[in-house]
Amino acid sequence: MGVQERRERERDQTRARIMDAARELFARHGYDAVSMRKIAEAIEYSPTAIYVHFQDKEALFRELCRADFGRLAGVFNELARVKDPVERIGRIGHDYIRFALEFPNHYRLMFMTPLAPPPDATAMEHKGNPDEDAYAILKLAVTEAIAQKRFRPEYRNAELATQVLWATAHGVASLQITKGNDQWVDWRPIEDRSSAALGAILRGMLADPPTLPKPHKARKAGAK
Amino acid sequence: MGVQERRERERDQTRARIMDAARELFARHGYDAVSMRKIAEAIEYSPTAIYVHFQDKEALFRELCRADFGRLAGVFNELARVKDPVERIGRIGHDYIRFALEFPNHYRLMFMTPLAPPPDATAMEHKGNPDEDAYAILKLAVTEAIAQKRFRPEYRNAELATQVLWATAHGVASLQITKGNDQWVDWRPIEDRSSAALGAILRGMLADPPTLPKPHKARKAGAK
DNA sequence: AATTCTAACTTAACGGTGTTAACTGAGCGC
DNA sequence: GCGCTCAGTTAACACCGTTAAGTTAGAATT
Repeated sequence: MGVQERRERERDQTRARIMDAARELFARHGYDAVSMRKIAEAIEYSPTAIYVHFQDKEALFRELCRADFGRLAGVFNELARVKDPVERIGRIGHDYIRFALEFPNHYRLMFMTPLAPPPDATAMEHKGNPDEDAYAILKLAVTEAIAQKRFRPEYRNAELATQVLWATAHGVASLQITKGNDQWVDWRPIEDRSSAALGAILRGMLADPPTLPKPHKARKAGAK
Repeated sequence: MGVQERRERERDQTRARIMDAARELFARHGYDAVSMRKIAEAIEYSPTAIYVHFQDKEALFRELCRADFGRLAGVFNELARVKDPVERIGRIGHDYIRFALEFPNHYRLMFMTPLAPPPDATAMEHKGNPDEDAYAILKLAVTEAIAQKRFRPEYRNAELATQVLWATAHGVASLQITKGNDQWVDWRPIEDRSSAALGAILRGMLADPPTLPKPHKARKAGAK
């Protein structure tokens, strides 16, 4: 019986080696620039060996995404200690954008690459579990804020409010990733754009926004 | 002398035929799914004929984008008659998102596809011309609003405010395009997300926002 | 009118891609 | 020892973007 388990372990190991190599290559060069042959070369297998473990290139990529979503959720979970839900929302937004800019190719794979109507039921079972589902974490904070009547009446649908906040952060992050080096626009520093966008969207949704410019956490003298 | 002109005219015609076919195919199937061979087939030329007129696939694509940016600017220019700059900003946002969802593949090419440090000087000379530069149109409205002191003090940098507004609209549009069919999220209707996001971001930036939920203009007999 | 020249376009090919079908070969159960 | 299972291989297919070398219609030159 131990034999079967050992075989399974070996299989999982190979699978993990493929995923590690693929993750590294995808994150460095982007989806299209990485070929199955190059992934195979990195682990010194033949290209077709990958097909023993993954149905095709897209399935491999999708598997990586699933794992990375968990990582993002991990970042967010460190913010659970922030008691005030509104402040937590702001922090989540900043960390989200930071994650996107720190791993732009990861981010591109996760949120800027269209994957056909993906969902096999197996992936779905993790939905809503805050340990793995970053969306659920944000939604939880929003729900708390709504419960405290911190949002204006027209933004008291938690799902809608969550999606608006997500869209705002995604807009800042993705525009920076695709157009951040474009000379056409005279870009302001990305930190300014993040703070301004998150500050404005929150202020716009809050029932009684602070009258002073948001006490932004860089409390040290002048921001650059 | 007339001969040379006729030749040039013929050349331009062929060039236009290539662009028309490519635009149609790209818009329908996306960049990667369309091959030079298929474009050539559509106009009944050999694949290499395209290389007589365009340096490579990316140059062809970039040329199409340039033209489509002008189209977007055209949509925005129809809003010039809206006198109140704040209202105009809101309308621009809605039309921007509508444009994105009506031509999602166009939009993807224009704003969601990274093109290396593109800019030959020739493209740059059109920058800032409101007839062709959609960004400049939005920035103009923002500048007017700032001049009227309609924005809170911390949002009176026109460039920054423009970029925040753009990011918000882009976030709603691009998230819908890439994730709109994703079952993981229980999406609210896209119209609701658009209105809520644009309403909130504007409210958050305005010096004295209206106290009632924004009197949203449901335009004539709904878009689908 | 015959020749040369130009330039739009074609044919053939190169090296790459994702993916499949058929094969190999080691290690297990019998 | 025999056969089976199955991870991994080799070879091939049809496609891709792109280039080098032709072809050829028709204007320009003689």
